[in-house]
Amino acid sequence: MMHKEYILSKNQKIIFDLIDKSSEPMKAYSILFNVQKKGIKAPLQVYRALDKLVEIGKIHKIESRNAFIACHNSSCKISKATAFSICESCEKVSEINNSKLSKYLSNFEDNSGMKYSKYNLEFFGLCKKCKSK
Amino acid sequence: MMHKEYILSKNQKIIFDLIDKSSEPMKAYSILFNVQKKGIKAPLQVYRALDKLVEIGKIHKIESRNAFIACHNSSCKISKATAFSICESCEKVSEINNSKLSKYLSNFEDNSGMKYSKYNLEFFGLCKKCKSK
DNA sequence: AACATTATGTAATAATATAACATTTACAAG
DNA sequence: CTTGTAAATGTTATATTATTACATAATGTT
Repeated sequence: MMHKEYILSKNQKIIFDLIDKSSEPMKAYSILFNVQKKGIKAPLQVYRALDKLVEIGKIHKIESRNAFIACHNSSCKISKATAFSICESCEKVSEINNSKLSKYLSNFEDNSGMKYSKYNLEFFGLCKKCKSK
Repeated sequence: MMHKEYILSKNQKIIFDLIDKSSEPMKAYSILFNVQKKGIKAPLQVYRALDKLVEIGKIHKIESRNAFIACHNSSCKISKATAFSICESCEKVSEINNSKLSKYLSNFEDNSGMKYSKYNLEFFGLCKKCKSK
């Protein structure tokens, strides 16, 4: 095993568990509301935990939605290559786990002279359910 | 010519011109500050113009930065397929205009049953200048 | 002229995120 | 085991980003 399991602190664990159980992306202040009974009272406590969880790849931020989802992709311990599908009707978000895509993007080079170390891709459309309505 | 040129309204033009002249992505409140002498006094006036300009593809929003840049890609009259490179050191942002990449992503399909009509991709790394520092 | 659509003006407020500072906990090095 | 250091926490205040609600004006169409 290459990565030793990072041990979450108290707040990190509370917040990760909440996001992990959620069926949809969670927003920071909705998280805050949900963990107030557990003693997390201030936005900053939430944001600090979120920052750390993103950093270690346990969660991802959906940039276009300012929301967070748990990572269920065992191969992305570090979140340097992320891709998501987003339904513009029901707002369902899923992480895309496609090795061809991630290979293609991780190896992408253009003539700008930049070295890319990270990417984030968001696809938008209609999910199966919403399409058939 | 497929698209008739959309005629910008007064506020839209003021705000587009400002973004278009800027060498870096501009944030909404920085735009607001810069156009106050031209009579645009309220955030909402800025956001409305930004929304419209995004919708018609004259500008793009850099989601990870909450900032806006003018589109210099003649082939993306409508902003349904966008890709950017972002330097994490100097924050320089460029639109990537690579037909292979856009073809690859526009044709991307997975087994989720979703039909993707739009995507946004952000690459992160170090630009030429910052790399050599 | 009448109607619909788009754009504008203005005030208030909601939602998202960070700064600054004090304290506590975890844990490795001597 | 105690000293030093990094990471995490607690708390208050504030900064930044974005929208709601409502009134008016400009533009385009029939």
